[in-house]
Amino acid sequence: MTALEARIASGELANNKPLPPERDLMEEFGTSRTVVREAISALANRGLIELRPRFRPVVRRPDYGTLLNATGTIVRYLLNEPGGVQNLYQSRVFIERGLVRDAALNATKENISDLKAALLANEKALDNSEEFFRTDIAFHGVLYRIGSNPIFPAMHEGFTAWLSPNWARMTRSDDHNRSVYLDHKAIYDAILERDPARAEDALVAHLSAAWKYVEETF
Amino acid sequence: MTALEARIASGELANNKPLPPERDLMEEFGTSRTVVREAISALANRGLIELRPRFRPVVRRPDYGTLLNATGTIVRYLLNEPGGVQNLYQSRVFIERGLVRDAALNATKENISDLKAALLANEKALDNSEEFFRTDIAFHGVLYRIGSNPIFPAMHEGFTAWLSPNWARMTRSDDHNRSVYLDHKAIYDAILERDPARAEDALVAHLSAAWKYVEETF
DNA sequence: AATTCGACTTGGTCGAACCAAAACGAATTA
DNA sequence: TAATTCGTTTTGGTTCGACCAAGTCGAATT
Repeated sequence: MTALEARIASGELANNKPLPPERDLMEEFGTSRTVVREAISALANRGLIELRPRFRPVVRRPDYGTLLNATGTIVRYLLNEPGGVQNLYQSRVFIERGLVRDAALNATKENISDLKAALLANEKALDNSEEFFRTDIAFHGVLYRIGSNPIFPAMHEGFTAWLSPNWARMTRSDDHNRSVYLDHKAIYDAILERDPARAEDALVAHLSAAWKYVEETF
Repeated sequence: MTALEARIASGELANNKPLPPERDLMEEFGTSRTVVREAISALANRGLIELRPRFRPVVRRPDYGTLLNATGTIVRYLLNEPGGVQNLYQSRVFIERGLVRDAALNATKENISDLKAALLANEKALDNSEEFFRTDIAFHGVLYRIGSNPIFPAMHEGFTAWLSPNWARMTRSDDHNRSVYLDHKAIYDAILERDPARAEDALVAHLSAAWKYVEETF
């Protein structure tokens, strides 16, 4: 029933609070436990309810993260279609091209210092492939956070969650890490000098190289 | 159970074909009908199955459209949060800025003729507000189709589906339509002349005006 | 050959029951 | 008094059997 959803949407059931017991709900709505359970599982699948086995369902006000969870399974299917990964990667490049342009034009001092910190973390982790992988992602993450629009960090999470499986299995040599670091540095420098065109070029070069690298290594 | 999902994912159940009856499935998996139903409804909520009341469930290979459906309900919640609409609109502006830049740089002759056709449709519908609204959306849609990446048209559908409710209720005078048309023409002209900066400026001006217009009319 | 009608199939709902784990409270202990 | 322990109750997870109404399909009729 959508009646249950309405009660959650209306905030009648507070956020992060457990749902009433199924047996109460069935009495309240004058329906059987079967339908109550189905309604609950439906809402759970939509992300409005968090459902830990054996625990009381918890009302969750959906955020952009829950949106990712909900889409995740479908996206995985789409990635298996021919060209799926490439399409998603293209979208990522498109987004980040815009991000670095904007960064070059509008980044605040604080944004730039964040970026610099991320770059430094890259450098520090040059000899630790696993750590470098994380700082690599974090560097790009800074770009998504510049605009203060919560949708973008969510997109970043999506890209990393859905694309990194294709990256993870490839061996990351120290040489490779070094070239990634230099790419990042080039992007940073261009942003620092307020040169959107160069920033965009550096980013495209960076991501194209990464794509080629993955293509070769399968 | 995730076992059912595996059978669908593996293509064992063909696309667009009805699912086996619940009673068969419960026998096949050695479980009760309740569990089967829950599994089915779970898959339905994920978009892998289309579920018409009283009809046999139909296996649906998910596409970018089903992804929108799945996210739709959650997005609506997010839009109700303070700043939700603005964040989404900002994202749209960000995307389209990139799109018009790319269009100015890379649009093929065919792309441009599509755009011209859409623009002409705008002009023809100037005195028909309802029709103009549709051609307005269609014009922007052309931009999303230029890159031949199926993700972008899906994004366009998302933007229009989620944002247009805020637009629909406002009255669209002929004057307003005319100014929208002129904006579109300015964007088109800039693309035609391969001037990405001007195209981007024209688009930003266009969408900013639209936003202001909505803000004023509530 | 097309239509009609009736029996069978099948999804939707219900109720009762059982199990295991969580939640709760009382009794015990330090 | 405060913390721990332990047994009872609550509650989600699952199963079974049953019924209804709408869809499906085939046989009989026109």
